[in-house]
Amino acid sequence: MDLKERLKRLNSIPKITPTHPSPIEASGSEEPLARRGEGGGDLRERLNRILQPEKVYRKREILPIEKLVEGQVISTSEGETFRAEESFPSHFRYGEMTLTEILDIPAYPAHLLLRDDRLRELDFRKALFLDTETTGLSGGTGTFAFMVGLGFFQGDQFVVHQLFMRDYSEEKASLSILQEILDSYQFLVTFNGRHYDIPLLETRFILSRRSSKIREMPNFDLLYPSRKIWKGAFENCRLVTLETRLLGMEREDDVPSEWIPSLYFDYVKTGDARKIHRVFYHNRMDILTMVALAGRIHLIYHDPQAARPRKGVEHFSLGRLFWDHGNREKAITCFETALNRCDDELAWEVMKWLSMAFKRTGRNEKARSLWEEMMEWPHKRDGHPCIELAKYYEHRLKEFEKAIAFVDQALAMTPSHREREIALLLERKQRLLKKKDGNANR
DNA sequence: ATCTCTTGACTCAATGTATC
DNA sequence: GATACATTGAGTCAAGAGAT
Repeated sequence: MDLKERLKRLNSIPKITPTHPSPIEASGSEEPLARRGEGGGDLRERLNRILQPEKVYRKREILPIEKLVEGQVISTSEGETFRAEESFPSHFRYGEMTLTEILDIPAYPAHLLLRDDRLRELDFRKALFLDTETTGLSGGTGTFAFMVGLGFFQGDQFVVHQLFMRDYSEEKASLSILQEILDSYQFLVTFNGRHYDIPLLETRFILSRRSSKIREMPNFDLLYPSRKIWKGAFENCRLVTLETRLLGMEREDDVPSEWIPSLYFDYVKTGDARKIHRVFYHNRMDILTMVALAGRIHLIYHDPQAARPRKGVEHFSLGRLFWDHGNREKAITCFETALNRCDDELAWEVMKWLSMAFKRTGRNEKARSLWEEMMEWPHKRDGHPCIELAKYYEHRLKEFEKAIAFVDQALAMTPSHREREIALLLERKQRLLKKKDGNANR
């Protein structure tokens, strides 16, 4: 029997309107399979079930993205893509500051925080806040950025555009729009974008044979300054942690980021946007948090008192940052505040930094009194104050015997495995003994 | 899970500073 | 000016941390 003949015979079987539920309905059915005709042998019904694509059954239940998310389908020479749009007025408050307040904070040396001189002129009005949602973390050529969230100040509003690929085929159109937007901004603001979003997008641009300036743009990546300031203040420095613990914000209907790839795969398969629309919310929140965080970093660096850091560790980190940037007086103020607000564990480190800051700014008596205070601690952590006092007595007061006593104390508290430290202490002691003898012989 | 840079600890060399 | 010591910077390595 040839194929034509077989088709003819199949078509001659009278058509029966399917009485069984759709695959979706069936999945929730309590009815045993056998009674639903699974083993019944009705060929037409079985063929219907096999041949009809799932989407035909589901069609009436599909809610496209255009119906769930405010935005529009954009036509480009590369095809269509979807763009969600939302605007926030200047008085919109996110965290402690309004958007206008964030814009009004005087410029601070972002180039020092990121070690990129091009950020000297950073201006949030010329910056594009960028965050992508992707089909995975691996970042290889198989990973798509199916959503690119872009935030920018426009007039007295903050606008968020989200380029969304309704299908993989819409990537070219999305990238062409992205390329245009990138061309009209001078700076990029991201969170870990330097090692994630930017390389990923660059790969996508290359694969679609497009040139892009994304890699060359000065990037104010908030992760690094955040770590510098808040490392140790919270359990980690993830964006969501900073959002909750630092900015005091709570998300209402968020999706965990690890769900995002599978939500997108489901969306592409079914075309139903009911679950994926929460990813728009997730991405929008990430962008707004970046703005608030950028403002916070801006403020805390420009005016620590106004930013009111709550924890000692924040003041301590800030102090080290100021010290590194050569702002010694601000650093000392931060260390002093940190000392009043931290536990014993941190206080030891703060006292080390503060005493050294006193020493290097010529406030030797203040330094000495701190080292002496450290010597009174019941659980000394290291020989730092002993060694510093030994130097002080040797070079400032020329009291070699006292200096030797401090070296001995340092030796007593240095664990035996720290051989180099011990060797240095012994060398110091030898030198002091010589000096002492020289003095005695004079 | 994957990737890759930053950070901190450590060492060594160069430079700066104080003292005789 | 010579010397000794302190400080700073550069280089190396391993571990940690963030993105979906």
